[in-house]
This record gives sequence, C-alpha cells and structure tokens, in this order.
Amino acid sequence: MREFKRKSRILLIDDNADHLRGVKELITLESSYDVVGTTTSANIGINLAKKYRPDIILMDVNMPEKDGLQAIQEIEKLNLDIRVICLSGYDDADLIFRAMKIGAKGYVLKTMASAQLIYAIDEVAAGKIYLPTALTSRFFEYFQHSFKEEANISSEENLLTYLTAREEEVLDLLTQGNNYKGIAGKLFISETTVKTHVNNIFQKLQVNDRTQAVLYALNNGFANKRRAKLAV
Amino acid sequence: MREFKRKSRILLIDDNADHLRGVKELITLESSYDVVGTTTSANIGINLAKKYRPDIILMDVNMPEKDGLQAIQEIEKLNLDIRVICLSGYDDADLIFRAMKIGAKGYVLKTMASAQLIYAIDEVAAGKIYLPTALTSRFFEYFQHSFKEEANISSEENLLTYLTAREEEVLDLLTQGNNYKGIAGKLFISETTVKTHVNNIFQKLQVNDRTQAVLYALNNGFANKRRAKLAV
DNA sequence: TAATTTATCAATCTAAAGATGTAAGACAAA
DNA sequence: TTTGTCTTACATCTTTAGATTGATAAATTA
Repeated sequence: MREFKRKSRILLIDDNADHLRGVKELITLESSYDVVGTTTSANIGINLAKKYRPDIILMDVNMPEKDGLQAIQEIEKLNLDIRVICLSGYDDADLIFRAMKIGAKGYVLKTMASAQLIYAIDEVAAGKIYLPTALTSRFFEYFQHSFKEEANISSEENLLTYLTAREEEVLDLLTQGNNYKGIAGKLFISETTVKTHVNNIFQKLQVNDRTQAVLYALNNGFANKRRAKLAV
Repeated sequence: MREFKRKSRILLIDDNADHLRGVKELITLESSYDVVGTTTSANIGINLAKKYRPDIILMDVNMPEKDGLQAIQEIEKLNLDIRVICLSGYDDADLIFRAMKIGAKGYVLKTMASAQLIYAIDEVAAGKIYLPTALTSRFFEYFQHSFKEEANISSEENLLTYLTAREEEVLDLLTQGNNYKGIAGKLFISETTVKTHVNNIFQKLQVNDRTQAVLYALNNGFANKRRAKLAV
C-alpha cells in the first residue's frame, strides 16, 4: 500500500546570492520539490521557517552574520519537524561532526555534483539521514579520534581499582555532592567512619581533597548517570 | 604514480564454524585477499592477531565466550595497526555505535550480499572507514538521539549564565581542583577576594559547597578540556 | 591457626572552607 | 550625574574538612 505524499517544501538559506539562485533553479528544474522561500540571512531564514514550516531547509553553514550551526540549533529547538541539510564549501571534519551532533539530517558540499544534492534531498525527505560516503568516512575518523584520547588517558593506570567496595560507595556519594553527615546518614554509619573512608580514598587516589577526588572519579570512568549513556 | 601494494592479510574470528567456513571460502574465491587464520574463539583470535599481524580482522560481535566488542578493544590497545571489521547478525543501533566508538573500521551484517562484504574489505583495506548506507543512517539516528537528551537537560535553565566573567574564571579554577590559595595565586588577587567570588558563585548556582558547584558546572556544559572537544 | 584486610568507631588537632557584613574604586548605562 | 554592577579587599566568626593515631570485630587469605 502506497500512501499519498505531497511534494516536500524547501527553504533555502545561503548568504551567497548567486549560489542561492543556482540551487533554486536546480531544484525547480531537476526535481519535484517546491522552493517556498529563499534568503541570504540566517535570522530572516529562522523567521521564514516559523512562518512557512518547510519540510526541509538547505542551510549554508558558512555565513558571516550568524553561524549556520547556531541557526540550525535555534531551528531544532523550535521542534517544528523541519529537517535541515547543511550546504558547505568545506569538508572540515569538525564542522561535519558538530553539524550532525546538533541534528542536521544531511551535509553536502557545494562542490559536489547537483545530482548528489538532489539525491540527498530525496533521502532526507524520505526520513533518512544522509551523508555522502566521503564525508561519512571523514566523520568517523574524527569521531573515533575524539574517543581514542579518552581511552588512552584512562588506560594509564586507574587508581579507582584499588578502592574497596565500601570506599566506592563513599566515593559515589561524594560525587553526588554529599558532605560527611550526608554520607553517614545514607550509609547508616558514623561520621567518623566516613572520615576514615574518605581519607583512605584520598590516599589511594593520590589527591588532597574531596573536589579533586570527585574530579578524578569523573575523569576516570566512575560512571555518573548521564555520561554512562555514551560509555562503552 | 601507483605504489606497490601487497595482498592484504585477513584473520577471521567467528564462533559459528559454518559461517566461518563460508566467509573464508568467499574471500578465497571471490577476492584477492589472503586468509591467514580462522578461529571460533575470541581469545585465540587475539593471540593469532599478535602472532600473524594481519592487516584486517573480520570479527563476529555476537559470541558467547567473550564479547566481540571487548576483543576489539583489546586488539586496538595493542596498537598493531590492525583494522577490524565487525560482522554481526543484528543492525542494533547501540551495537553499531559502540563498535564504531571503540575503533571498528567497518560494520557489515551477515545477511548482506557477499559482494557487500568484499566491498567493505576493499574500502577498509584502502584505509577508509566503511559502513553500509543503511547502517550509517541507523548510527546517526542513535548518535543524534544521545545528544538531544543532553541538549534538553541543559535547556531547562542554566544558572551558569548568571555568572560574571570573573566568577567564571574562578569556577574554572575550582573545576580543576584548586583551593583558595591556588586560585588567588593564579589570578593574582587576594585569598579573601577569591572567597567573595566563590560565595557569590554558590549563591548564583544555589549550592552549598565547592564540590556541588563543580558538579553543577560539569553537568551543565561548563567546558573542561576533555569534554570541550565534543561540545558544540 | 596466624596474618591480613576490611569496616567500624573515637579523640584530637590544625587547616581550610564557608557565612556575613562592609566598603572603595572602576566603569558603563540611564 | 546618578545608579548600578563588577571587582577588589578586609575582618570576624562558625562550621566543615582533613590529618593522625589508635582500637576492635569480622571476614579473608595464606
């Protein structure tokens, strides 16, 4: 069963007026999409997005007035189910990474063949996320690089392994911002006992105070809820 | 100018002996790669990797004895410049994400056409990172989802925005484990001034002590080196 | 069984942290 | 000019944190 699909409506944002015209012409002539608006200003673009509710926005990410990435973030926050495809002159890995991170559904280079742009729009219009193969490879190199450093750091020697089970419990409560009294109350032991544990923790982690202990714990894989989601 | 390239040497690790045989046959007959070893055990596989130094490992990620992902991590730690391609029966987004995170250079489903596997090996052998289009899309959905939650959390109301520039400097030094004296020394101001700033920070962040302030800062986007690399 | 580790608790002391109030000079906005 | 905010600074006081030493019972390991 094939459901009815209306033509996707597209908004173009690009500070280069020539390129803007070119893309509009391309889409109008070579595809079945509607260009519902064009602008050379990111700020105006955001307003047009609110007004026309396009299905897709082609956004230049290299604009002087306002950063394209910032514009994408603002649009994403509106939760209007608008899918943004980045247009960029550069295949900078960091740019690609940040764009995908904040929710871009595609990233296409201006230097790529026009057929590739149309294909990207087709894919994104169909609900997919699309990156050209070459950019995907660049993305993953950057992605893996950013995690490799983390791995190297924590593979030196993790002093946390020397902690006893009880000390880990105490440290866990420390990383939640508890003071001695709070920890004692939660573990049903005396405050002086907590002090003993905490002092032993300091010795083992080779730190001077609780803040440093907490920082060591967080930087060396002591899972605190949030980050655990991205942990292996 | 085209440099000489010797045939890439491949090690196969898959606890399913039938599948192992099939893949070996495929590679031997349909490609120009050398299969230098096969094993159904992840642990033996790691030893074979050390011994034969293959260029590429095809690793099943769903094994009972030892998790394939764990095996990949151990191999990556050896720094032998071995490129690992995951073979999996499932297109589970979380699995794909974790595999790529720990350094897999490719991820191919067992259900995919054999030509696709050969193509993946070709790409990885050529130094690229390869994910089939369908899996790339899944990866990005997962990737974006994991960051969207972060964005939502910090979009409640970030008390950090109320801090003055100087207070941010002080907080930054706090998040590095400095005490009053350390901060005073680094900012060339008196210790009492630091106390004033710190107290104001506590007020604005609505916390009781420095540990809580540091935790608030870290959980609300206050960039400390490491994480800054992944921040927008 | 003897030795070791772990978890518990206490007393004591010093140093550091935190609360509170006050205030002067710089600077920008109204 | 006045108002307000920011940065700097000090004094005083209370509370908390941290270091050190010592001790006991239970559990583990040699």
